[in-house]
Amino acid sequence: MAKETFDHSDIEKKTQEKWEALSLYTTDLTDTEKEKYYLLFEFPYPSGDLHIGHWYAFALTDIFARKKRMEGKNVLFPIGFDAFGLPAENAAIKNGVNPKDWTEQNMETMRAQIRTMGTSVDWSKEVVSCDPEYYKWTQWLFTKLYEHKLAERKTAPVKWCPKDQTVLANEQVIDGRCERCGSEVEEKNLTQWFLKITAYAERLLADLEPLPWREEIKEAQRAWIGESEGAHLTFTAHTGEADVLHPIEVFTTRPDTVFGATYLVLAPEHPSIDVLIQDALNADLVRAYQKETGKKTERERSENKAKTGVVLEGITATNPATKEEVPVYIADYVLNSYGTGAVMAVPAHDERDFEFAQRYALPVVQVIEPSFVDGKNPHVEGKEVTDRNGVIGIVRNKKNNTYLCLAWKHADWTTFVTGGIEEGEDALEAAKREILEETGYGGLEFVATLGNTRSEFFASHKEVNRIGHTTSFLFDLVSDTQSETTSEEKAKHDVLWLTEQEMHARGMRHAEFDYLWKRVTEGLQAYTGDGYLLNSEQFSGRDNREVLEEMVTYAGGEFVKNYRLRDWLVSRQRYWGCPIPVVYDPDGEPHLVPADHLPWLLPEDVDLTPGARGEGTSPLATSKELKERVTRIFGEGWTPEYDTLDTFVDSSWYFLRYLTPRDDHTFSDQGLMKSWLPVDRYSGGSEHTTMHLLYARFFQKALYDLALVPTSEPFNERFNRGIILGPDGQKMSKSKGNVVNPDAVVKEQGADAVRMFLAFVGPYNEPGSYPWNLDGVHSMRRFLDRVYLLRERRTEREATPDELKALHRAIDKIGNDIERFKFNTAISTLMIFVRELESNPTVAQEVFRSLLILLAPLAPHLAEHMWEQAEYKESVHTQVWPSVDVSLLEEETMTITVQVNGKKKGLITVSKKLTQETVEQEALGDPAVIAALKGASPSRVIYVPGRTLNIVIPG
RNA sequence: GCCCAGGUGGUGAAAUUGGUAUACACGCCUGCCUUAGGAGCAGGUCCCUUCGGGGGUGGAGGUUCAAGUCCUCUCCUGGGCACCA
Repeated sequence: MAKETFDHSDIEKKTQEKWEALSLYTTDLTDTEKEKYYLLFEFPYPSGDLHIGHWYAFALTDIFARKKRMEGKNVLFPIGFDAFGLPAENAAIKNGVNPKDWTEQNMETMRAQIRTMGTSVDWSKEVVSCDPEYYKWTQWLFTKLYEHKLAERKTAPVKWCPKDQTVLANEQVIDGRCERCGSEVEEKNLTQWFLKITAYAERLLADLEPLPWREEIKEAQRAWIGESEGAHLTFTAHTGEADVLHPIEVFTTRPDTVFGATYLVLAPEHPSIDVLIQDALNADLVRAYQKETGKKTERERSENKAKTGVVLEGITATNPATKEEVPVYIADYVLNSYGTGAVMAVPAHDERDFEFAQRYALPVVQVIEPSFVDGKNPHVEGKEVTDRNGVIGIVRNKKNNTYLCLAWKHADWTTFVTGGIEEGEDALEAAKREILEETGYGGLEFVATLGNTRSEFFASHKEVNRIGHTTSFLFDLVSDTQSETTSEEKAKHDVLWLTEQEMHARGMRHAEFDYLWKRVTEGLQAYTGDGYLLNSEQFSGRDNREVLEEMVTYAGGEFVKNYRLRDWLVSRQRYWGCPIPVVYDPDGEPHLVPADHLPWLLPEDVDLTPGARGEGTSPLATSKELKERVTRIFGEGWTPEYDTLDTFVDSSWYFLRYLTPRDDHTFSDQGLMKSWLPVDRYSGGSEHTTMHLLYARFFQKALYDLALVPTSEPFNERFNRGIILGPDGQKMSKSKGNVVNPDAVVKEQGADAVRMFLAFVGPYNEPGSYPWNLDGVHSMRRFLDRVYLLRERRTEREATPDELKALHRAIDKIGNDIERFKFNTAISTLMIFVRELESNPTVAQEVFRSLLILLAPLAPHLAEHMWEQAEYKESVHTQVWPSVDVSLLEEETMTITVQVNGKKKGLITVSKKLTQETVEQEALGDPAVIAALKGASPSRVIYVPGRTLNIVIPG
């Protein structure tokens, strides 16, 4: 027997027509009676096919839009098309179609498909970014940015995609490849248009703080902006015999280590090189190095692990702290585009500098003493503190991989050879002497200085707090000959040769053991942590974090903040984009196209075939009409700008245009922006976190400063949604053949079942990935069929207390869940509610009516259909979202978990009026509890009202 | 390497933020119905069990009367950044 069901196709058609006839979703932006709510999703690129991902993006935000509307908000829920972009152009080249026609046809298809979802988007506000009436204002905004020096033309090394034949913004390069087509990106020096997003780095960062966004989104933006605090210090270069002074500014985050700066490194592109090279004795080598590295991209340079460089012979620079002369190198491990393109190299405290110093045998001067606290003998409060210099001598026997150690007799200590430095002795001599005195070994070969360390401990035999400054050395044993040690020494300790395992087993007493051991086994390395200054004149001995300000002043520098963020390169050598509204005079100087000539139309007589133009040039260069237009308007000798704008410019302000999509006099109405901005909630994909979202924030701030928009942040809440995977759990792609066509499923199961399935897969407020599952759609359809059957039980009678309780519980949870984009749990609550209603033969009128209202955002078509069938008035979607009657949620009884020593032993259901005493009595009478107590009497009872009673018994 | 999220049944996932772990579904198992279907309905489904219970949220410790939730360490997975001085 076929189950009774509803004809979804018929219902969808009918209800969608009804909504259109009622203009249910055309928002009156001037309505000030109701509170506004601006709900935005990222406008789609018209790729031509609506895939299930579009459903996930639009149909689910629609759930929220409908509920907000029922709550009495004036909801703006617009849609548009991000219609400029490469695919149209590629399709044009491949199939010989016109990009405009291709795009328009795709939009037509998608509009029809989107309508099948039954979303409540407001089509009357539609914006299309490739439409001249839209891009007129993209151009106008560009001219405003230019007038305020936020758009500029400059020559810079830029990322070039050889396949797409265009430059890319930094953000569009992923792992050295084009984000769009995956080709290896090249580097070119081109003159291009940039928007000065870097001018807003600090504010983009600071204004992030109060935004109610998930921390991970903020963190990704912070990382992208990449602020680092440091200082500019000036090293003065001396050039050869002429002894001309040339200042070189460096950026460092560690000005505290300036005494350890033993050489200077410039990026190969650093402008000072041209000056310095005139006096360099090896100009040829330097030029050759510049040429060689110039051929490589930044990525290729970093792939080559070994650091290379060339010294500028005959040139030195004065370290502003030590006043000593240090050599100057050029090396490609220094990036010209970050900081000042020059660094002071502190090999002792920077890994990269250390590596370079090792390779070129440059001096390593330790200026930070790492500090260790002896956890077993920490400083004792109130005792005198004395400093003491000492040595540690580590002797390695390579033959059997053992190390010379002392086992102390007065305590359970094992150490390396250690001792003090005597008058007139240097540390190395002291180490050798101590080794000989304490162990009798004299046949040593010096291997390395392991550097200085500082340790804090309490010297119990002297009753003083010690700060030990220790210099450690590594030796190899070259002769087994052991001389006799004094009886005094023998009384103090035994001499042992220990393996690494043995040392670990005994536990070496040195607080700095791990630090030393790493250097014994792995070799010398840079120490990048904090500590106390060393070899730094009057600063020596002080905490490195405390000397920063004084040090910067001393070295004549200043504190600065530096950003990883680069200016936004917006020129694209592509056809299907917004023309940059600029022309060049006969001298090649750029001029804005005056406002009365906007929109500056994209020419149509272009040859898109890749061979038709020179490399690095836009297809617009093939247009005769464009050239003639420029000559006609501006005069002979004037030439057009051929590049178009990055499509991210189009999408940086589209949400402003939604307010007045057809207005020919302004990009957006000031009054409406005042009442409608910022966007209340913006839903989109996590891939836009560091691109679109950052660009749009920058645009908003720039326009805010120009008094063109009323808020400095465009979006209040931001939710990154997840993605729908193919049925195989893999990311959908044509090549894998796992792309789900929603049209067929919608036809078979209905739009409501599809959107409810998508809503059910997981929380919509976090970016997960969920596999498509047809069984899941079936199960939603089954549920909707059950809801449909409930109409037969609708009865004219008063609601029972049980019904009301079930209803209000559902209202409460569903409302809260939809509010937080947790549609999955909203649906499960609805399912539970429906099951409760099914358990009775009839459903009270009032409850049935409320059920349809709760169903409306989730299954808008069926809810509307059933609303009509029940002969209720108007539309279910214009009803008021029910409010919760909290008094109805309360139960007279409560179920309490009874625990014994925290373990659940049973549940008791008792009247809510009972006090702890009576609950306790009740619980103690429970057979399971009696058994668990085994006659013991409770030592303590914890009662969490309405939840838990925990009886604690001893033992 | 650094910085963020996460790790709960066979699967997607819940858990009112420290108080009954696995809600709601999918799948699977058993049965019913049958016009034999990619249909519907009913029941079962974390593991062990001597049927009294016992164990269980990646692993190891810890805090607490009580831990999926808090702390420490550790191992995986996903994402971001990466020669950024």
